[in-house]
Amino acid sequence: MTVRLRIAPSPTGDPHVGTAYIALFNLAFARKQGGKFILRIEDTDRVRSSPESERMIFESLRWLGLLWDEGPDVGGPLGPYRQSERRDLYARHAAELLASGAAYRCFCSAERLDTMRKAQEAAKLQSRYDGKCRTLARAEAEARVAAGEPAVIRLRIPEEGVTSFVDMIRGEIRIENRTIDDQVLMKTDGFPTYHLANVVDDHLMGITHVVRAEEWITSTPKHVLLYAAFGWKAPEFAHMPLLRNSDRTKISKRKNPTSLKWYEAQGYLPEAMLNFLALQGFSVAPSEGAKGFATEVFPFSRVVETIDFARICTTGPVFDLIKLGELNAHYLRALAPEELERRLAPFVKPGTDPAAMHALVPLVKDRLKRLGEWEELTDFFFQESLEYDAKLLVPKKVEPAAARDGLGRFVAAYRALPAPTAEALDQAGRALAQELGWKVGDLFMILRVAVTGKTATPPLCETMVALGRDRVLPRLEAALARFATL
RNA sequence: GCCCCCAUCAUCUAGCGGCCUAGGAUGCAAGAUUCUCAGUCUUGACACCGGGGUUCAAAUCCCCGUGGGGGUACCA
Repeated sequence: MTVRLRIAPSPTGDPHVGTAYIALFNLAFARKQGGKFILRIEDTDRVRSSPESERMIFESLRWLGLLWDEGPDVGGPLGPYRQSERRDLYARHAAELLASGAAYRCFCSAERLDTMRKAQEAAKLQSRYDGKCRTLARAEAEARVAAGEPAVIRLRIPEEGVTSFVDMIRGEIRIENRTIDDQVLMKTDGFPTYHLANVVDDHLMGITHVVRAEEWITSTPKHVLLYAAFGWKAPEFAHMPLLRNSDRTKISKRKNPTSLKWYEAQGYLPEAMLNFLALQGFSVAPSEGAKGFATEVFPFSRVVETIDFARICTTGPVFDLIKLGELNAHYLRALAPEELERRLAPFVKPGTDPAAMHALVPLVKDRLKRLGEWEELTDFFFQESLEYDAKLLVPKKVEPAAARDGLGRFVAAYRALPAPTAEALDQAGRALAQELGWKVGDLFMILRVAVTGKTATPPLCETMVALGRDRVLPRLEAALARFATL
């Protein structure tokens, strides 16, 4: 039997980093086993679901290269793959449960349930449906429904006993039936809840392994009971640890960026993102001879080769933006310059001269943590006039007049250079520094500030070459003029 | 409150009874290289939550605490 796994995001809000995290492991396992990976949209929440959100999920998963074999947009033999288009299926299956007595209609109002819960809480009891409608005669219930009274359908959980399942990551998990609520399966709006839709779809779509987040552990017994009520074989389960904020609470957008769109916009590379996500809760043995950071750098294919749920960690990993940033920088540095130019394209101002980019890329490559940093790293190159504090033109222990003189003499030397290559500039600079009795760094810092307006830049001489004499000279002259203000 | 899950450096992790005076990575600190920044290289500090068992032997197994997290919806 070929394995079938799925990612089943809810199209509410921005595409979530947790969706990518779970999708990653589902896909990896499906690929390892030579099975299928399915994308199913769980849009049963009519209030919060939106087509816009669904579209962004597609985009973000594609951006990461987490491609699905079957899904709402690509089709497949067991569709439709959007729950809102499968309503008749849920209705039919709910009716089946009603007929067998595994489920029952409940007419309790939201207000009553609310009071009930408050009372339970006050009495320090567990919060759980009290079963008022559990014993309603079926004929009476049907009559009330026929009369137009709104009702939900609830799953009838056994009063006694224990429901257990084996989690591939954690082992056996047992929960006493009396602590499980009579879950609502069908809402009054005629839509199923997650629990019903999820079980019906997973079964109908032939899902063999359910790999989802840890937050679902508590409701898994309900699902197990549902499979049993239908007479279906339950899939294997694996509950991945929850991604955490730095305070160890479940990752949330208030405390940590969660939108995949944000990561894309910041200029994190999809491959770095995937690598980082794979490191959250999982580890891969370093490849032969790997040293340093390389021991943790690996492509998705390595995850496919080595994925094993027994080796997934049980502790929730803190989503560490610093480590992600370092990993991203590592991937950025490893990119061929031409490739980096391609990746940079969306982050460069429209109309940017390709030749300028070509000249600049090698200079900033090792200094980029995110593609989005391109702008601030290279803005000096594209600016007409530089803004900086003129004091920066004067090194410590050097008099302003002396600094000005040094700069002036460099300008003369620069003008006289037949071919201002990086080497020639370097030599000229060093020769001048020696003449002046200065540290090379002092002279170079004056020039650096004059040419870029910054104190931290790519190597000076290369930068001047990239800029060209026609643009460097005016900047040096402008700097000279600024000494008047000191 | 009730139910469930979890617990190794700041962070991600290796470890699945002896190979552990606990290994790696990121960050941090120091040094080297160096025109600044970055990169690269070297070095350093930093952890088995606590208490009981089991065993010749426990980071590893069991129990109890404690701590953290999740769930507790006609959200998913």
